[in-house]
Amino acid sequence: MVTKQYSGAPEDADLTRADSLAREIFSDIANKWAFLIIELLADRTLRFSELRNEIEGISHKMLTQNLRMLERYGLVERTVYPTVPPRVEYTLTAAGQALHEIVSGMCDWTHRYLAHIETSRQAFDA
Amino acid sequence: MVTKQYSGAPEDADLTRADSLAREIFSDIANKWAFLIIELLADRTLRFSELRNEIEGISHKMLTQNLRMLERYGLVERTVYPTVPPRVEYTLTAAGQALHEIVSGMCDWTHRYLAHIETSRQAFDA
DNA sequence: CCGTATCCTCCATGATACTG
DNA sequence: CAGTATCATGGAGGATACGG
Repeated sequence: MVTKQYSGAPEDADLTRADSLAREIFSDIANKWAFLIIELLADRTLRFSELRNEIEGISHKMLTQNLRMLERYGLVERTVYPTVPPRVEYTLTAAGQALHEIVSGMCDWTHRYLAHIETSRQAFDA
Repeated sequence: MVTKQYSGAPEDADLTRADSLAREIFSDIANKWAFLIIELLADRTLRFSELRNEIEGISHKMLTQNLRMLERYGLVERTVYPTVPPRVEYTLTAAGQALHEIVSGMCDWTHRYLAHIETSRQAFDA
């Protein structure tokens, strides 16, 4: 799917655009921070600072950047409460929840194959 | 799962290590090239140069690097045929095939929400 | 054909500071 | 508290060359 190359045939225009878009989406979302954010927001709505605290090792900048990207793609909804200090909450949209099914599957996969992977790595490194 | 922080309690040792490992695996594999490679190898065994040709935009170096990583994790099996010139084939292991189920689900997701995403992006950019 | 090593570039990312 | 902008840099990744 995502690897289709441009053929030049006019009737391919839509398919090619769709594939190019799919590839772009794929490239943006198949990223650890995005996955971690989605995994956390699946449980409950979280504030910016809560996300920041829960995701070990993420910088302010990366969190903002990924949240914007997810919001732009319509996977996350951002709500600003005009209080002082401001309160900003992030929650998953329906599309985001659907993606969470995938992410969740990947978490399961990771745990299921943890032992296999560890064994394999030790063998490889030897 | 992958976001658990170290609590310091001794009885958490294994869980903490498992989570740290899970997080590491997650970070390595949630990467566009790895996903694309797995998607392609799901169909059939491929040679290095075939992968190189099928994955638009990947460099020799990135392909090698990702194949090594996947091999190290036991997701891909590498077979060298000692001919001249050498022939090297890559195929998915059982663990790799299991992961492909996830990747495949993500491809489906992408196509299902393509329109939603495009609409959302246009709205956001305006 | 495939793999590794080297060099070099540049961009992603972190750190910092300022605003509302 | 949350967002944006700026600056500096390390390291990811590309290009290239050589070896098996």
